[in-house]
Amino acid sequence: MQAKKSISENALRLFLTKGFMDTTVAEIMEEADLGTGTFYNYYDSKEDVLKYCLGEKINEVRHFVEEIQKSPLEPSQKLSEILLTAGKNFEENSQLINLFMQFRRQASRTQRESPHGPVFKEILADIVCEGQEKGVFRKDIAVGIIIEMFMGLIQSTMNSNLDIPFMDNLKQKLYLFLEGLGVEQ
Amino acid sequence: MQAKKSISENALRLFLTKGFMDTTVAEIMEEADLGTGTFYNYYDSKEDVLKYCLGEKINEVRHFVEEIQKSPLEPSQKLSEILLTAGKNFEENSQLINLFMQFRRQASRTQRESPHGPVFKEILADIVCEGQEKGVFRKDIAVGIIIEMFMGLIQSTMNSNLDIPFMDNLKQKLYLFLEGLGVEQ
Amino acid sequence: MQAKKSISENALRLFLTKGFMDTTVAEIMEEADLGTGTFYNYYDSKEDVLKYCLGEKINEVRHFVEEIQKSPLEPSQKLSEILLTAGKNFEENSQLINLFMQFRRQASRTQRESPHGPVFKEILADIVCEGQEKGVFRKDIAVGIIIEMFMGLIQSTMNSNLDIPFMDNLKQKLYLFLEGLGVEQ
Amino acid sequence: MQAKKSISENALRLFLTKGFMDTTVAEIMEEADLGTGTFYNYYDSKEDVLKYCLGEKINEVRHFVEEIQKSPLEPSQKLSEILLTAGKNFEENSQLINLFMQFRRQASRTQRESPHGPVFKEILADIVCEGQEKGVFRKDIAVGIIIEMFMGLIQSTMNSNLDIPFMDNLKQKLYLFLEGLGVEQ
DNA sequence: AATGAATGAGTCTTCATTCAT
DNA sequence: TATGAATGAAGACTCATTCAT
Repeated sequence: MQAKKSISENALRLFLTKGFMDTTVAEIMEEADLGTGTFYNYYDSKEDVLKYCLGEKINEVRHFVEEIQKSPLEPSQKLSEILLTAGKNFEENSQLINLFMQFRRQASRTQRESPHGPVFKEILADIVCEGQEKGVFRKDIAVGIIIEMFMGLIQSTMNSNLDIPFMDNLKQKLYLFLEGLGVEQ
Repeated sequence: MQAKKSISENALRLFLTKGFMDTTVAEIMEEADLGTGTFYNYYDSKEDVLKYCLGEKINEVRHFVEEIQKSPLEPSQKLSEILLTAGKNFEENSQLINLFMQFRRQASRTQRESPHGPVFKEILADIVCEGQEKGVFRKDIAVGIIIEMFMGLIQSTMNSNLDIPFMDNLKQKLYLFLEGLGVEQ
Repeated sequence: MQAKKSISENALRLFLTKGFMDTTVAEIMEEADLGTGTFYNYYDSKEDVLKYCLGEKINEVRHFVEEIQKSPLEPSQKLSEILLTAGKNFEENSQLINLFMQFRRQASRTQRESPHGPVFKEILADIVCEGQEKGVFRKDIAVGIIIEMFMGLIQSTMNSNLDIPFMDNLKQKLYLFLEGLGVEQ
Repeated sequence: MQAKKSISENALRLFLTKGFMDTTVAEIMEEADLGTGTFYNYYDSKEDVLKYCLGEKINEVRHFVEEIQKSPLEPSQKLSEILLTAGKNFEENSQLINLFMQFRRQASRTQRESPHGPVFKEILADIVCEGQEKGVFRKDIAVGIIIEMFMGLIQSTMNSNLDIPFMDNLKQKLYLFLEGLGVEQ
């Protein structure tokens, strides 16, 4: 449906710009050029549309990551590719992860399941395992740890105050990370 | 003043437990065993007390980091010491950084100064520079990048879903980080 | 029309179950397996369908009462028959009178005519008059009073909290009522 | 508190005039010459104030009934006194019982306790039992039934459409009722 | 005739902040 | 200085009703 899409897009844009709490349903619908009540024909609540938006974004990313995983690249190249592409996307809407974390924290007080996280991490785990089996990644660090650190790279870059361009910043961190991850020759 | 302290402490505790938006001034003063109106004798607004709390915490940490810096430890040992001690503190109130990030995002839309960050980072920068000058840290990565990555370690550990104990998780990441940071022999 | 009937039936059922205010037009049409908008092809408003439903029910009852009136029973037997049969019906959908009263109160603020009441009461009045003329009912009580009291029997039984079965409860009240109504020998 | 009283009084008046659902909190506070938000300093919700009002009224009535019970009157005189006095009060705010019934019905869908009813009925039960023991009331009808019928008298009178004055109406019903209730000599 | 998406007025409720005492 | 009652602006959500298809 056209309306549902328009609502979620405008909602996400406002959430990223002004934060979830500071965005009102009326505002979203104003932007979407629709009556306020129409919102509730498509979503159950303000939180519902947030969940939906994040789910959509997650799916996009997951799809991309799955493509990379299937490719014949080396594990470290896969990680680079994922990080840098993810970075390129996140540069565009760099508040997305913040929004996501904010939501996760919120949700963690009520529900006990983060609906998308696991699947996404499993793919990364595959890549890391592959690297360890091939003997190019060190085996003395738990896979989960490596993935968390990997994902932390984007986040810390997003929150950066430095004057270094986003992608340069990210590349340097990736380099440092892969250096540490690599098996000593 | 005794009251001011009690207010900020109770406020911080509630902010960490329930989030900033979900904590009401009345609730804070209830916990502090004071009348609601008394709040405004000590702070200008709800946001004001948040700023104050975070400033206090930052000062604690900064003081500790300065002590480390003055010590005769090796740079990498200094970083380890800082990270693990910081980690120990953050383990206790692990939402603090989240709260801080949340505030920074909020603030970044209104004010353009992050009042405490720089000072803290300068000390870390000193340590990293010291390491680079002594030839134990690699010089091909910008100091700012290294610091950001370093600080990202705590954050990613805080958000961890793994069953690994917090401090073990943090130690492994630190190890990986220092491996990458170290100069190849 | 099939649709009109289905709408009114489902509406009445929901009104009785959930109350008038707590039943939505959408809900009614959902139950009737019809589109929401279709409602307004058959009724002018939510209140309109209520008026219609109650009218239908009243007609059913009136028809039955007229049959009784024509029968060769004694006046007190007629009243018994009416009350117990009405009771049997009302046991099935015991909220109907409540709904009716609710509506009457509502309506009494806007319109000044209660469309069905009079006709129904006239028949009862005939029966009571017949009894008075035959010398079996006391004449020192106004006919209207007797009828109101008679009709109150069902209502008080409907709202009963006692563990006595509905029909037993009703019979005892009827007995007491007829005792009082009867002429002393 | 002056404010709490004023709110409940204005609320009750509006509930009786316009019905519970059709009265808004803003309207109540408008009448009470207070800010809308002030309502929630004294009551938890709109339903809360209704419950409170009804409780107050019930207490008034109960107190009066207890006084009658302690008096040296004959049982049938007690019943007369109660009914006629109650009637006089109810004539003033004759929608009160309707409001009460409405509330009871609403409540009965959520909670299973009617907080005031039982106590009130117990006193009536005492009077009826006293009458039965003294041999002036018939014993072949259950006490609960008698009470329900007794209480139905007011209700049916309240809903009366007749041109007979309220108190006259009530008196005649009471007379008829006591006739039926009396033991045949 | 049937539809169901769109609407927006209307409600309850929350809460930061003020101010008279 | 301490208080807490009063406030009113603001926001999420509901739903009877309309109307273009």
